Amino acid sequence: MSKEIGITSKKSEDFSEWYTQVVIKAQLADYAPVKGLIVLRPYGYSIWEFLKSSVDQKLKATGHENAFLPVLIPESLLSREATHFAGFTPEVFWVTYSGDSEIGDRLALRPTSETLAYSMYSKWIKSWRDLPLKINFWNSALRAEIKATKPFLRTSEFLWQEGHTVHAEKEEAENEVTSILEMYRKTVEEELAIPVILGKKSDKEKFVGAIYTTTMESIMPDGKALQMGTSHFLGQNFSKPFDVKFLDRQNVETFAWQTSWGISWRLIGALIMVHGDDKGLVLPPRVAPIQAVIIPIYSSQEDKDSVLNKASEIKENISKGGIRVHLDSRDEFTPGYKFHDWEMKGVPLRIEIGPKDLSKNKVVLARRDNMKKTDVAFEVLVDGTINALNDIQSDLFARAKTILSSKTKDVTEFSQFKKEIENGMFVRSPWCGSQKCEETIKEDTGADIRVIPFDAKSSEFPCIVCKSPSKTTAMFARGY
RNA sequence: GGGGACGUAGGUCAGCUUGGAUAGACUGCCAGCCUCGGGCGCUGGAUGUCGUGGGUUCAAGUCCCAUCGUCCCCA
Repeated sequence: MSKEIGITSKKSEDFSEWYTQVVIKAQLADYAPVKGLIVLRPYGYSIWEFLKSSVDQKLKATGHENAFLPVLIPESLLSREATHFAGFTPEVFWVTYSGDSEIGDRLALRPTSETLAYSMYSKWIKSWRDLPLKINFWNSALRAEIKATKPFLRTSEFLWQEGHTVHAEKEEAENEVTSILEMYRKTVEEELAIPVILGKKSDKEKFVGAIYTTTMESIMPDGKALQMGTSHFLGQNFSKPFDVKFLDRQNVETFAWQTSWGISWRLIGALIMVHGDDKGLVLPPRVAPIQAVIIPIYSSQEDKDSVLNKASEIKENISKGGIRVHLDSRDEFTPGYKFHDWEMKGVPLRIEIGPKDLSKNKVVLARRDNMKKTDVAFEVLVDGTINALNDIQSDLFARAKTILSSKTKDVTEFSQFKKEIENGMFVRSPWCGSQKCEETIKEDTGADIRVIPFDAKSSEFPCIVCKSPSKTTAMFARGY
């Protein structure tokens, strides 16, 4: 028995080490030769593709188009909006040479594309008839992470989509911000089975250059909050410096209203953390590259022939039922080895078929999430598989929801607040709205405001820090 | 921002304290067997710029200096 090839750390004991092992050993990604960069392997990329296609379909259905922007942005352009530039400059990679000659206006490897996109938009938009303009970019962004890198969660380059829209009316732009966030929520909850909390960021935490930022947040099992996607209302903060303006119906030159929004492969990190266990990855069926794996069991040559025959037949049937199924016919591994292997990779369903099953016209169906095994007759196998996958998807979501609510605490006393943050809780507390109190909390506890939920009500209790009347309730946690 | 650890086979690491001849283990990999229902067993095989550069020494994986890189923890 060789444990080395499996996950050797426990999720509950050494979370960080456990996480890294799952990423590497389930073959989602590998470390690149440059610090802070990872290589996405086919299995990991495949998960990204499911996520991508789900978002992509929804974007296209709502009138968004895809396009592509170059990776290099001249400094003169990046610095045009001062707040934005100041916020990003510490983590920008600069290209300063082309060949042997130094570049005068040095080039940034895009940390985000607002500036580049809007300099183009200003050329493309002339009339109210050109609006709304709704373009999405699937690309990568680069932000230098010097310390504390972690696959998918903190890397110096990451895959994402960034949407940039332009509207004639303020209200229309704000509706866009909201409906994109709602689309994100739907995707994350329905596909990844991760429950999220929607709301606004505080002014301190909002996107640099935005009027406000809406966000979806969740808390991870190690007690750190993860920002899972953001949708920003930019107002006219960018349209003015970038000259994104149009002639309206009254022939008046008007600055446009803008939004930008994005999700990244961070969501894969969340997926691993939320659903994974000591055996490795646990994938929700909707994003699992392989939804069911068939493991044939045999010893003698006759058994092998008959089992593999039936297994192929089953594979075909299930596949026709719209399920992504794989038959593991590798001869060099024992069934036990394969069980562990596919469990580590998080395949939601395993179908075992051996001589004993053949004689009874059934298979053994084993669920990855709860390890339960059931016998299923050949005739009902397709439906049985589909039902099991649906059950797994909803059970995973239900369990994650329970965990989220058990990690959410309402607190009105600062001493209690500190304790709960220390325990890795998502703490909901009254807040006066001042940045000073926010900073005090950050200094004293390491926590910041993750989200001010949309449904937050002003509390009867005073601000958790300064004891002056509270304006709202906010959710605090230490973050990734 | 502060701290800690590490770099030796594809992977995980031992060897370094106290320098010594051909650098090891497990795992993985390759070939062949095996009645393969939870990492089964057996036989044989291939695999190393000991991170890099310099120094000390008769002799350096081991000691010294420099350098590059990686991982982890804490605010």
